Amino acid sequence: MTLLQHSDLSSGTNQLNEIGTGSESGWLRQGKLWSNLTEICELLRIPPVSNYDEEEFLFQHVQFKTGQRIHTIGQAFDTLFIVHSGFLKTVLIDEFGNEQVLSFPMKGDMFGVDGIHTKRYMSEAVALSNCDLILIPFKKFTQIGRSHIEFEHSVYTVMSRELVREQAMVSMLGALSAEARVARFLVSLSERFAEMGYSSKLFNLRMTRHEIGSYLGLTLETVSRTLSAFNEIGLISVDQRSIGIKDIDALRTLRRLPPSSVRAKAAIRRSKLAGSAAASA
Amino acid sequence: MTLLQHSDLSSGTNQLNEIGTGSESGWLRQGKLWSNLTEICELLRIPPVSNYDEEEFLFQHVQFKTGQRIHTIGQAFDTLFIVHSGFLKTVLIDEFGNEQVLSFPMKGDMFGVDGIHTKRYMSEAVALSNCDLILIPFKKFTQIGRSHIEFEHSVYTVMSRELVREQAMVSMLGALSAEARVARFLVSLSERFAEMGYSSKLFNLRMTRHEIGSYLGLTLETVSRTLSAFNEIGLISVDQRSIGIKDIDALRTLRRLPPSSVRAKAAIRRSKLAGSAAASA
DNA sequence: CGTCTGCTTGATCAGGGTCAACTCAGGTGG
DNA sequence: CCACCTGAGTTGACCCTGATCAAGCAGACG
Repeated sequence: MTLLQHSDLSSGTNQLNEIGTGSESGWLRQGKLWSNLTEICELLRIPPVSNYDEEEFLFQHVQFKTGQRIHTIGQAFDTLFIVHSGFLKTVLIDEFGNEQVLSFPMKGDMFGVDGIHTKRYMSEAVALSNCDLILIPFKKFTQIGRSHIEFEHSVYTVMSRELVREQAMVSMLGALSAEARVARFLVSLSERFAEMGYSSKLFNLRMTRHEIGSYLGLTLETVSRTLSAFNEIGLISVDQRSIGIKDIDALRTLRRLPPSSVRAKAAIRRSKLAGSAAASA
Repeated sequence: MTLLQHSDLSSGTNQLNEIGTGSESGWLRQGKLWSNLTEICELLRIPPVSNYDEEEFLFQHVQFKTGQRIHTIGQAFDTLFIVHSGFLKTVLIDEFGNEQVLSFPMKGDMFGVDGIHTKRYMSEAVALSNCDLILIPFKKFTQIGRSHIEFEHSVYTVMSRELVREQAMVSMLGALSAEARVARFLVSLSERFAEMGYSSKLFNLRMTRHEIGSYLGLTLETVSRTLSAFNEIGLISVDQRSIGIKDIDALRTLRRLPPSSVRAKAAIRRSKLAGSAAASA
């Protein structure tokens, strides 16, 4: 509760001291250092695993403070992470040291999955607030899947879910205007806060304009200007990191200003193709 | 070898007639209708599965002709697809009927993975040439993983690989200039052709400028102009769908025209962060 | 032979990037 | 307590990249 050093305690996260491992003393439960499989499933929003040994699968928690790195690019991969509380970002670093934000993991999100392929993390994860993370050794993860088929399926589901999210991201970056991107970003944040039990109408951004811009493929100035514009129109209220959602429906339906002709052509093309496909089938 | 009908036989695909299933007669091998697990692993570039029953895991091939849809958005999911030969595109359709190209699957690529999450395909796959696809019932896929641990790991690897690919895509769309995107697209095509045993120096595009543009978040005019520009500079030669790679290294290193200051600042910021992280660790 | 689709090229324009100045909040140190 | 510093955010002026609109061409096909 007391802020010890350089504090950036924006989140309501419990502030524990650092625990390298805690492994030297078996498994103790001071505070909340371990989670069982049921809690994991709940967090990940997947069906719970039935009849398993309570004590068999326990997963360690680790705390990170604002600004700390969870893993870096190239680091050997062996564990996945689930966010129990707090906010993070995952970033790619290009050859010039430029950051590209890929996601903003928060409660219930899993990250580190990109490490499976090459046995090395392909991205870097950084805490945007004090965080409580659950460590999932990848070996144990798959091992559970082997003995509990429902869980195995869930693992695939979680990975597929992540893939779909990225697809939506690509689609957004490829097709939407700056205003539409920012609008969608706010809507998705609002929805995620609602899922986590927070207010969907009033919340604090945990990331800078620069990070939002990087995530959305925009500059920080454009993000700032767009937020200001939304504010003036009355869609939201903005005061630094604090965002108030005034008209979520308007944000949700806000899109690129109609490039009319493209639509019509695409629609025609599609109906024709559908016809020919049906004919040849 | 003879061109029968409306030929778009740009690929070296064997031209078979349509087979609804062929299942009525057990498993026959006229031409090449079934693949065993070893062939699957080889295609997917994953380690082969040892000692399994040859006849136990056989996977059906299906042929599609240019323009045919393999699956559509919302269709019930139950099988994954592996490309044995031919070229395809996967697309998202927005609320106005606009297409957003997500990928161009070719030999050795798997698609349909986005269906796992919701039990419905989230994208649409269309054949850009005559194709020979291998059907992998998802149930059987996971079942193999259960009895052959190496294979299970490979499944995760393939999904993770796909995720990393999408991340790279997001990064590209978010940060690179039009020329850089087109250049990288050509490089990656060249490399994939090389992997498939074709020439990396001279190949035919299987997709339209419009599709390339959609994939790269550009208009077809910009794609066309950029290719012309590369042609004039002597990086490539272009004649409609035919592309000759002249200077792959130049294409590979081509990037956004230096926004100088950003780099420097980012570099400084990074080195500072690294320092403070080391101090607090 | 006419049509259609894909491709190229030109002219124009605007969305958003770039550069710059200024404000504000929080932390630091005298 | 105040001066100072730093990093985040806002806003304005300007300009460039790439989208839009338009015209023309070539190959495929009925």
